[in-house]
Amino acid sequence: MDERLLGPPPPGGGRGGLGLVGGEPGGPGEPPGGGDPSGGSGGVPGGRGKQDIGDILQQIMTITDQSLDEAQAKKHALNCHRMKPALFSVLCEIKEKTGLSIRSSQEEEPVDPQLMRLDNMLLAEGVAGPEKGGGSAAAAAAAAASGGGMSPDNSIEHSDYRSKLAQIRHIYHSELEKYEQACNEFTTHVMNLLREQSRTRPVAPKEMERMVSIIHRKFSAIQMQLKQSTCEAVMILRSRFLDARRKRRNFSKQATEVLNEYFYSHLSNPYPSEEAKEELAKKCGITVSQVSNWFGNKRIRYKKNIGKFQEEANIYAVKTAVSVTQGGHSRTSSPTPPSSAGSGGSFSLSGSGDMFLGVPGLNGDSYSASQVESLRHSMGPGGYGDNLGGGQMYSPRELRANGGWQEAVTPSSVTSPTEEPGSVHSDTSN
DNA sequence: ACAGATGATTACCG
DNA sequence: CGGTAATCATCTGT
Repeated sequence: MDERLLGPPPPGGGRGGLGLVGGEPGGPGEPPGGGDPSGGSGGVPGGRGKQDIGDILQQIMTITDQSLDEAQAKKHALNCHRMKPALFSVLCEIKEKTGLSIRSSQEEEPVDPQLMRLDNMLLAEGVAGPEKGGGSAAAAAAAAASGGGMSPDNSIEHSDYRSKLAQIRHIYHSELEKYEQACNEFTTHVMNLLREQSRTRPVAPKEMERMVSIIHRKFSAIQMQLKQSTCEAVMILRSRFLDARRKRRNFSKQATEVLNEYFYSHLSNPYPSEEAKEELAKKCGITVSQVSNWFGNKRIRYKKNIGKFQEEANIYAVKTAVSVTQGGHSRTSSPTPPSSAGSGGSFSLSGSGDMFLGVPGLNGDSYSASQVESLRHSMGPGGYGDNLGGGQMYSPRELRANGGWQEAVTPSSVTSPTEEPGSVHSDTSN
């Protein structure tokens, strides 16, 4: 980067002077001219040639010093010449005229749209802009965007993200400052040179302006590169830290508890309404879409292997039962009882009719029948559960043999945990 | 290290 | 658009 920046100037300005002085000797690269008295038949110069070059160099050294002094003297003489002001003004006039065409051909920069994009993005990411405020605001926004979680895990993760972002910020700002400083230094250097030269040749103020703007444009091109790579770094950081899939965190125990409670207490229709989802999300400190994901996964996995979830089902059955009987109508687990649990559809499951037949002994569990009853959803006409014996604690009767939690059995009978235990309707009566 | 659990994503469907 | 099913990527317990 720096090389590109500093590349052009030296050849033009720095070396230019030397080039004029030492430039001629550059010719000697080709001795054939008149440089080599021994000339010879164009054979290899050999050792003697080298010596000549040494001599010439030595001469040049002395000549250089001399010519510099001479030039200085000549310059002084020129400046003091009585015709100088008049000639100078004429030159200035000519320059002014030719300068017009130069200026007119100079295009006006239209503010690069890409640069604007980069600037905006850096601002949005909190890399550019106000010192600390922007950074933390962006981090907070990122936190909110990535799930709105306020759990400690998230804050740890985001502090990590923030520190990395701050690192990028720091690098960006220090580089930017360096560039600005270099730009200023270079500009003043060039201005000084021009001012110096303006004593011997006409240098219009416009010309100087143009020079400055050229320099600034060169430097801003480099700044753009810096901005671009900073943007890239931020994007990489973001994708690494905020990509939920990469950095998946399990929900807190309490959160899964709440979700499971809802799921098993609405097993006949485990499709929480939008409001229910919102409430669950709030309770669990996760987003609504995370709640949706959870229920989607849960339904699928429950359906796939009911046996595996039997125990869990029983545990939550008891939990909700206890909360119902003890806490009365605390509504701990049913944010929106009527809409989701009360009516209609049942969770149906393909080929599940006999799945729970294989579920190993739940009979030994010490649940009270009444508790379970309060959680029990009404049985379909078939009444599998009864056939299996009273010991079956939490059989997935809601799931129909044909599959799916679908329209089933008894619309009105699906019990919500808030419902009174006794309120189970006798819908089993065909 | 490994297998299983789990949250997220994706394609597809009604 | 919300649901299902399959799959991915990571976490977690052993």
